[in-house]
Amino acid sequence: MLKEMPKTYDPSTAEDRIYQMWEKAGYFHAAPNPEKEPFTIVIPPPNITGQLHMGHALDDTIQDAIIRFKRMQGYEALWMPGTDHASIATEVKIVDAMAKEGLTKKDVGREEFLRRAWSWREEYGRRIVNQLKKLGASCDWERERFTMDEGCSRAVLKTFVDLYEKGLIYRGDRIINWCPDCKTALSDAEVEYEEQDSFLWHIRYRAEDGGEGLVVATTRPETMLGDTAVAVHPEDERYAGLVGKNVILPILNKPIPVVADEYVEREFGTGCVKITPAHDPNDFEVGLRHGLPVIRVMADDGSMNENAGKFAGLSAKECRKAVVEELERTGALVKTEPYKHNVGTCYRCHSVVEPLVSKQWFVNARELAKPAIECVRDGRIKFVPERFDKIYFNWMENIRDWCISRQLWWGHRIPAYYCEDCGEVTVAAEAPKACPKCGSTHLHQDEDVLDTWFSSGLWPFSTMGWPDDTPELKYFYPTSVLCTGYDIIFFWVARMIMFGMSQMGEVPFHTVFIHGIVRDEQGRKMSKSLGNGIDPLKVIEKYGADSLRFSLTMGTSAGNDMRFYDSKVEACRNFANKIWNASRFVLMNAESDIIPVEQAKLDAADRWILTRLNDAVRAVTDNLESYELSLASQKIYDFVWSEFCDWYIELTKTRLYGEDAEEKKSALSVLLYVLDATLRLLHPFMPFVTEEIYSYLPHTSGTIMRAPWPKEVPAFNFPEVAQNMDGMMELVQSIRNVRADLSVPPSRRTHITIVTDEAHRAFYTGAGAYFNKLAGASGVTVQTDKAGIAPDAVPAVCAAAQAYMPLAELVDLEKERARLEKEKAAAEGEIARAQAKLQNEGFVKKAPEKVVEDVRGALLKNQELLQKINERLESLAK
RNA sequence: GGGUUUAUAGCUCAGUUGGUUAGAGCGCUACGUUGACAUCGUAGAGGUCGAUGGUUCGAGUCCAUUUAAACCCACCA
Repeated sequence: MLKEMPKTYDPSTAEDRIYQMWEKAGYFHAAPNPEKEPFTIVIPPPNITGQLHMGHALDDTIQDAIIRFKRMQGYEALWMPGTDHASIATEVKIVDAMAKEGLTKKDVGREEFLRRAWSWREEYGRRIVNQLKKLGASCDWERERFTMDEGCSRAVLKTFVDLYEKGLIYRGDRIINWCPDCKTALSDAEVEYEEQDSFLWHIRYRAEDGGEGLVVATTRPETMLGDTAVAVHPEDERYAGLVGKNVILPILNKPIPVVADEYVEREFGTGCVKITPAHDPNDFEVGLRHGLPVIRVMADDGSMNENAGKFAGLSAKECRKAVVEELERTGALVKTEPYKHNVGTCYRCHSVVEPLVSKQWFVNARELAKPAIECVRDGRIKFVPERFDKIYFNWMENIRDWCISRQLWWGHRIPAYYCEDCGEVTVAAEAPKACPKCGSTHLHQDEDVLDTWFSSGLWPFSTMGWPDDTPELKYFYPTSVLCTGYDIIFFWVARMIMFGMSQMGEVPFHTVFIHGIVRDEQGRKMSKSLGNGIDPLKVIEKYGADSLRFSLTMGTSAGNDMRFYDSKVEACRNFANKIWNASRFVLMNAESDIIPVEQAKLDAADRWILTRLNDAVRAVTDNLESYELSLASQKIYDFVWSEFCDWYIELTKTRLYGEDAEEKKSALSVLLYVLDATLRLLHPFMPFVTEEIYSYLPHTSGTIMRAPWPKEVPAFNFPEVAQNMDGMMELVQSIRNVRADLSVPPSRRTHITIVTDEAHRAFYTGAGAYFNKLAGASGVTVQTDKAGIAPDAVPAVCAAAQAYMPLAELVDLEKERARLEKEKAAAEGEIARAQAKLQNEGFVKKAPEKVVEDVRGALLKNQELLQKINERLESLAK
């Protein structure tokens, strides 16, 4: 006697229990194994700043489905987990938390700050791991890593030193993006642009000789205090006379030169551009070309510095106001017009960033980009969907040097040491004891830390033990697929490829699977400020992790955004319930001893479902191999619901409830066989419920996680039987349709006479019981002519056969005629369509034979159907 | 300025290489407690696949133009 399954599946009690079982048994663990092919995924390490959100749920569901699939296929499948220290994001959080205690970074100092950061990491790092477990993520937790752990830190140091020694990392004064709020430099990728309403101020700069001079247009009048020139286009005749002369910078009353530079657009504004090399990237370039001085007028906190003269100490905003007022008073302000323009904002705190010149560390990205472009170009790395390679190329080919130093404390401290005596800079993995140049022992380390993406860029190999030469690195690297959202292609994917190529000389992964972002019901991005975020854990609590996972994979297309709907999760929950109950049905009947499917006496229905199962196995496998998770999940859903449950289970009932023990055993054996295979197909998507059901199956042992992936069985392909079954189902549906039209109550059963040709006679004779079960028949007679059928018997027609039922007294003549006319019109339409095609010479000549044959078949079928309908219409007319 | 995506049933979306009558979920209508499931079953209504033109024997699918929306990159001050 088997264990009895509860009537409904309760994910809330089962999931944690199952997950613990998996973890305890070590099923997630992977290790170098020469007997097997490796398959590797490294997780995009979640930030330790917060908690699991829908984006993670999607990302990690996809990865888990893939890794479970590959594991079952027999690969040594490693899903490498870990978390990201998220330098700036975490630091912002900790600073906020300290602010609530009334403390600042300065108050506590570096050491205490880092102590707090590490305890933050302990707490939130653990939290996010637990949340991943709730989702069912089959990560190899024994290998969990952290971007700031000892090994990853060594990888960072080595990479930094290597690149420095190759001249690919350098320190210099460059225009960078400065966040006055986070008080740190940012890379270009970390700046988000948003359109803002502002003004274009037109300001007159008089000529030094007292002439009219020229008028410049600017959106940032406060930066004029740092102007060191005005530029015009070299071929602009309007200002040709001024080039080489000086104009007077208002307010400061300082002469600055007019230079000619092609960067200026003659059509824009007045055709004159004020040049502020210290506070604008383009101006900086112009300044370099013309040897202009660089005057910074803004301090690191965004306030004006001593170079701003009387405006020193004001914030940029206050300064702007004051400058405009003064320009107005002195008559230098010519006009003010409303203007929309893009301003850069910090991707973490969304304050407006200030471009300014600062001494920072940079990576020569252009050089690193070359091999990184090449390996995508030649197909060593493939993007799925393919179109994302365009975005990648576009960015990589126009890449600018990457500012990697951050004026933060939480992160990898830059391994550069400065000699206080001779100024020598030493870059080394370990702090030098003395200056290699002058021997001084007065050295201090650079105060800054590295961009968080520097360490995550090393993730695919730092987690495998690099820079050590470990067995893991040899076996699992390059990894197989990297899965992430399109929003971090630049931040992360691009950097991993650059570092992989430069440090390993090898791609970090072969495939990049890109997905979209999860939006709310109205299609809005989920965000804290909108308060429209949906907590995956709440969804899991309500519907179970399987339902959430399935809802995130079904009905989506790779690379595109999706909306999150509660009702969709509910539908998936219903699906989990469906397969639960189907299993319950099978097991309720599994009392007798079970025979292997090879020994079963297969009837038509068995052969049909086995054929369909083969189709499903093939389709699902193909789809998963090519990362078409949506198609795979849809296929399983349809197979389970529409084929296995709606038809096959119903078809087995007559045998299960019948007297023939052999029939019963056979049906049960096929039921169990198909159920088992189906559960395995479903497992990557719904790991928990499949495991739970699997534990009830009589002929299985161990975990479904490690069960082999189903294979097609050639011996179970029965195409002719499947075709007959399809015809039978069509006829059953036609009968149900007629009965529904005539409002025949289900309790009213009728004798059905089936008329078919000689070829199908045996099949329908054998299928009689199906009509009793599925079509309200009380008995079935099969014949090849219409002998003995009452002239007013009601027919249900389909192409292969017709069924006649003595229900004449129920027929509403008008309704029946209308129904038949409609069917007639449909059949005629099909006939016309098919005939038109067959009369088209081009079609018959050029189309593949199979297509032409199919059309001929359809024509014949519809002609027969039409004939039957016409006969019936005629008999109605009498 | 450059690029990408989306437009298919009332709503949300699938539709892999062009090939019979374009699918699903939700919603809607009618019926139904048939010994797995009402988290269910049966039957049904509902679409000229954004528009125009083209390629082809054949186009939701390929090409061109176009309309609308979303996004990314660039940043002409």
